[in-house]
Parts: sequence; C-alpha cells; structure tokens
Amino acid sequence: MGMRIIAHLDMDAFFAAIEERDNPRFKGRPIVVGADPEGGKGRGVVSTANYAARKYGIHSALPISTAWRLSEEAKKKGLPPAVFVGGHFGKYSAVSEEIMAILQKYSLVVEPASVDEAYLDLSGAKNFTKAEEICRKIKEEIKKKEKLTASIGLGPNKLIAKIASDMQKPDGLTVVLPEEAEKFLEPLNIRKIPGIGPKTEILLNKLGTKTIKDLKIFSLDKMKELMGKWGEDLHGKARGEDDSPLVTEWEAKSIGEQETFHTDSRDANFITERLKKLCENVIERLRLSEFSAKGGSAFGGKTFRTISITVRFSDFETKTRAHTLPAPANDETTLYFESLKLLMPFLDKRENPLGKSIRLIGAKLEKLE
DNA sequence: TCTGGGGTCCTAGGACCC
DNA sequence: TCTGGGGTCCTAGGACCC
Repeated sequence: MGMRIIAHLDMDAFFAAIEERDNPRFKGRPIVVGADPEGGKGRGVVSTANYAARKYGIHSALPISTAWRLSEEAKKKGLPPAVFVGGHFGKYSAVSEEIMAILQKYSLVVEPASVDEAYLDLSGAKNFTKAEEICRKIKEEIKKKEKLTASIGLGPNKLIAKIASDMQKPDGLTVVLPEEAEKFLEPLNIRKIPGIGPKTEILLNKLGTKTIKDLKIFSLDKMKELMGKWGEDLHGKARGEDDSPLVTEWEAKSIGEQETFHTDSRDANFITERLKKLCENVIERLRLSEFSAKGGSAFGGKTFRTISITVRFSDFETKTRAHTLPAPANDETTLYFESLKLLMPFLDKRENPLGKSIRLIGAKLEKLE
C-alpha cells in the first residue's frame, strides 16, 4: 500500500446545532440537549452543549443537575439562561444519513464512525493539496445543504486525522502532512489519543508521562508490560503510526436497552414490569435490524443466543449476569423468561443480601446471527 | 457535581475437550 | 503422587467512545 490520505469529519455540537437551526427562538442562546433537568433534580447527563453553553462550563456527560445549576448562576449574573431540550434522536440520525450521503459523493470509502463522525479515504486525490480542496468543498456543501458546520482533520491515517479534526473546532480544517505527524503529536496531552481515558491517564501520569513525547521513552516491551496488547498499539500511536483500515460495513454484535429509574426501587412488581418493557423494545429492534442487515431477512431473520442483564444498585455497584442458550432464539417469550431468571436473585437475599434498592436495570442480546 | 444510554473491545479464570 | 499443553467457549468485569 502506498501513502494514504485520510480525513476525519466531526460535526460541531451536532445535536445542539440542529436544535438551534430548527428553532429560531433559540438563536444565539446557550442550548443543552440531554436529560430533563427537572428544576435541578433530574438524574441524567448532558448529551451535547452548544458553544454558548460551554462558556458556562456545561459540556457533554456533565450531570444535568450541575448544568442546571451553572445556568442558574449565569442567570443571576444577568446572562441568558440555557435552553434545555430533551432531544429528537430520530431527527438527528436522519440528518446524519444526509451528511453521510454527501460524503459518499467525495469518496467511495467512507466509515461512519458515529452519528456525527466519519472517516473518508481521500488517497485518490493523489496529494494533500487536492485532498484539502475536497475537504473545503465538503464543508461548504454541508453548510449550504444542512446549515450546519463540521470540522475536518486531514492526515496520513485515522489516528492523525481524528486528532487533527479536534484542533480547530468549530468549523475548522486542520491538515497534518505525513512528515509533520510525529512532531504534531509530541506536545499534545496523552488524553488526545483515542483509547486513553481517565484510568490510563492516571496510570501514565504516575510514571511521569503527560505529553505524547513523554510516552515515547517507553520501549515496546515496557508498553506491553504496562498495558498488554493495547500498550503495543499505543507504542506505535505515540509515533504517529496507525495502519488500521476504514470499516465501511458494520453489523451490530449486540442489542440492548437499559433504564435508570426516576427513583431507586425495591418493588419487584415495578422492576419486572420495566424489564418486560425493555424486552419488548429490544425484540422490536432485533426485528427492525433485519432490514438493514445484509445477510439477514431472506431466511427467517436475526437470532440471538446469549441474554444478559444489568443491575445497578443505588450505591452505583453494577452487576451483570448472562446466559447462553443451547440453540438460537428470536422471540420475546424466551428473552423475558431467561432475563427474569437472571434478575430474580437480585430481588431477594441471594444476590442482594443488604436489600439495597435498584437504580437501573438493562437487558441485552448477544451472539446475534 | 453525583454520575444516561447506546455500543465495542479486552482480560482473566474456569470448564471442557482432545 | 504431583500434577502437559493447546484450543474453545462461557461468564463477569472494566475501560473506553460518542
């Protein structure tokens, strides 16, 4: 394989930007898409905050109750309070599909990495100057057709493209030439590398590692010793190396749903009713997935062989239990029966000797065929 | 501050088989 | 008595991503 030219496109504050676009009265205001704040008592988190809301310290994954407080504090200072929106996820995925369709016109190799991100292989452009020009056109077309902005990173592989797309948000375009890649990474915090999260950051910080340059002092063997297989990958990534291919086709390996209760519960009737509802929804999604799956539908559709449940107690302790069937199944009765069998011990002394109340339950199908 | 919901991938131990 | 080696499947938990 010769030199690759890879772009990573990342929509700016995607959900919040769509809400702002479609609700003229939100124009210019801080917007928070996420759970119902319930006047500061809500249990969920922020899904997306637009840039105006970020000025108040509101960001993705922040507890919605904290976001509410930050908005109230801003209000006291005479600033506009945030608009809290529940989210219209059907609409967001429809917009996502339109954007993916635009990208397909510029490259045959597109990997939709999430609802608001995609990788494109632009190697066909032959050089970075021409690839950069294509990226400008993509940004313009998205702006014109969707009234939304995107940030793009262009680099010799997915790793560099992804990190570059984040450098000049919003509405950015960042190009990193292959010969610049290693120097581009060096001053960056290790957290910029996808896959290094809070835990790995703490581990590496303890070893005196803050920047990607620092990371390079560890040999391949040392990285392996510290972090196993992932460490070996990371050794290459710190040097800007990444030969992972774009994945254009994708099939779900699991389908699951979980629910955090409005208030924690010990009520077996209530909890089993909610489990039933989760099972219904999950089976419905299994059925729907047949239409999109390539290998599916013609002969009888999708099946599952493993059922797993999740229980989270009020103290956030989280347990999972799984059961694999001797033969594949596809029906709600089997799912509900088996998941109930897995759940029951959590409703009595067997798996809940302290009688803790339950915060969340989930049901999931695995080993899909 | 008090922690959603949808996923993926990895690890480690035990069972089981040849 | 002193205990192989490899492979696969299953389960539970954890880190991480958007």
